[in-house]
Amino acid sequence: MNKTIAKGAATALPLNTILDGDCIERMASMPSNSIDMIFADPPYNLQLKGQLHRPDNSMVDAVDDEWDQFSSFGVYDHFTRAWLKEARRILKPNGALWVIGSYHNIFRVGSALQDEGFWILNDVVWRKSNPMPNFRGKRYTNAHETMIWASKSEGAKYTFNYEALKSLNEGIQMRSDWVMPICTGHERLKDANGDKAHPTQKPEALLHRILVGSTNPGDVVLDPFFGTGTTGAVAKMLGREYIGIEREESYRKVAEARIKGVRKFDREALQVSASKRAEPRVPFGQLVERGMLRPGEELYSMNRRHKAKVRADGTLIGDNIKGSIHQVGAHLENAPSCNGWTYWCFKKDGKTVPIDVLRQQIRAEMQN
Amino acid sequence: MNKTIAKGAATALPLNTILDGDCIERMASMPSNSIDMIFADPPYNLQLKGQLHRPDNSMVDAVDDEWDQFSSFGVYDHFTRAWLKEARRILKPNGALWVIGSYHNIFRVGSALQDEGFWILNDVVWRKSNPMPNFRGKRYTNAHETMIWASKSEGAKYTFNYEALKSLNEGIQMRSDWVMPICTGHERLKDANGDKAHPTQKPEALLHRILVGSTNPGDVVLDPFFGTGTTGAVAKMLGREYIGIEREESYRKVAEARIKGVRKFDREALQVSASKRAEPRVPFGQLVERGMLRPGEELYSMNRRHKAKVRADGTLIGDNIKGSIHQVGAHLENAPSCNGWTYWCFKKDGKTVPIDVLRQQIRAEMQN
DNA sequence: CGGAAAATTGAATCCTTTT
DNA sequence: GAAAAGGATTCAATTTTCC
Repeated sequence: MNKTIAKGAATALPLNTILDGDCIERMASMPSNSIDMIFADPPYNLQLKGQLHRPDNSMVDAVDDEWDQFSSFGVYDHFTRAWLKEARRILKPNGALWVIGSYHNIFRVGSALQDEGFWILNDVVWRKSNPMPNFRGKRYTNAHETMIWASKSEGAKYTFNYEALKSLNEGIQMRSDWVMPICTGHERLKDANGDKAHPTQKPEALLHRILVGSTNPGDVVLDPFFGTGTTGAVAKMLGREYIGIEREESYRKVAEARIKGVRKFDREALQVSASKRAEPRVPFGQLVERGMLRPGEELYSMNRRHKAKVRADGTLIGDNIKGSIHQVGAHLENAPSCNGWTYWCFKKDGKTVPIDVLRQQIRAEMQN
Repeated sequence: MNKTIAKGAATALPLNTILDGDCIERMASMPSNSIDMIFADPPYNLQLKGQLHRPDNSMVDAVDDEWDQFSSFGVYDHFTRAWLKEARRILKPNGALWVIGSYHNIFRVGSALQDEGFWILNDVVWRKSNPMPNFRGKRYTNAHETMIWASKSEGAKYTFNYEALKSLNEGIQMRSDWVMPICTGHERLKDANGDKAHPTQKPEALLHRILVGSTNPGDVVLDPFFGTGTTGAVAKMLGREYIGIEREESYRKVAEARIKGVRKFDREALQVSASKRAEPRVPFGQLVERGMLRPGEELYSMNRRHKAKVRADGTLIGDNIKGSIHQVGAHLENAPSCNGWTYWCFKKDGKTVPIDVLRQQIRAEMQN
């Protein structure tokens, strides 16, 4: 019954559309536990005083739009808590939130989301390879922005495509600092006058990494501060469903046209390196049942220091110890745990071969 | 009159000593408006639960000290506001605060200091060149910590040695992200048993840059969480006065001995030799994230005999083979290894161009 | 003694399924 | 829901051991 309701609610979501209006109100009308991931790029509360000039006296086109003005931290905090509360409600239990901000607002946002019950998984730094210099030489070049990645609550599961991210980084575990250029050139959207269509357009590369790492194809991604639709554009490319909320009509129009021109990558390209954890479980006993290993046959530890005999029920027996391949390995190594599949080897034609090779054989057969 | 009082108060400060006890109480007994700079490395409130083992089954020596235990965010916030309030009071009107933290606590600290009236000047990211990996592959490598630099109030003056920092950075304006290794080797202080004397000793290079940038010789630097005295040691080298507060006797003793052995640099020694940086490694995945190559796009081998398709995670898929650009190249050529960068080409305007051209483009951007 | 290989270690909110 | 069992997982740098 629950399932039916949830499903009905989920199919009622306005997938792949850009909603008009205030994001708090719009989210309030969405069903609970229905969104896989939320990417939010809220107003930064920049509080820029006066105008900023470059050394050559040209003027810097700063973010001074009406939507970025908050009269005090209190007002900003109130707004922040309100949208975070709705965001958390509509997120699936195993969903996740990404927020981006600068030092002007990120500490408010981070505190607020912790207070609302989100559980921070990482903070990630976007290190800009081409930031705007500090023209007056009064501070450090503001060369980064901060993102927070959080699950709905402590202990919740979350999507993390570890292997895919590792592949993106040439085989090395992805770190919490990402080097990427700011959005310029052809990617930067212009309005009819040739001015930039949005003051803080985010690079698609940033969203690419976030979506590949934290969602799967078919997942629903919501962006409550849609702007000119970078989230939607990248979601479409990557075969994810998007929902945008944006109150400025001009931004919505630009986003609409932009996403229309985006093509989804073909299915094969969307396949991503899978984790071993996703592979089907093979009981060691199957190797014995199939005759790949025979009862009484001896296995040798990787380090050649120990051996044990295979028994008909798929357990091992060694010196003073009986049990699974993992238990016996852990006991012999005096370790808290042991992966028996990679620990034990058998002899074949005089060579020593890890038993994991046999597991892979079985898995390959299962594919067919 | 004011000036005389302030001066009198300043000379009464316990310069170049390490004070015993709780930092809030100790600061409470110091005169207002008397300190030039405060560097604070407060407890991070890590909230670690169980134990963590490396893949080789060795155990990670966690920070589980009593001083890092707080029963809730509320308790931590209360503590944070209390020390920040005293810190701000004793700071000179043109003084500044530096705080370091991780995602566990930095958002609490940042919000609190804004609420207390501090004015954030920058957040600065310490990017660790050799962080501890994420052993279970469940999150991003925690490869950075965050520092906040703040003046006593909005509009206050503050010390910023722009040119000195620019020199430290090979003539380029210093950015808000600093790459430095963690504190290991000879610099890492050991106790009588040969174990680390403090679980979270900070590298001297970090304090060096902070003190060169934010203080002048003769300035008074206070560290309310002194630990084993990195702040004091570097302050002494650089000809600044320090005051440390530390409640653990064992840390105080180590710090005392350490600082005793430090010699003040003579002027020439303060010149820092610049090191040339190696060519940065560019993961192939970045070309995909940045849209320079699109998932599904075909690459062609130099010899035109093979082709393969790009996937969204930066791997290639060819006939019966998936993997990195190097792995697929090596497999197709039946070679032990292959430099994918020079092996693969893509089509542009009908011409075949090596993908290495794209890598060079990225490197050029990074130089800026 | 020199060089190579092995061991050690770092502010970490670090698992999932079956019984 | 608790307890037991299966089994997946690491990068850079320094220090120690081995040959």
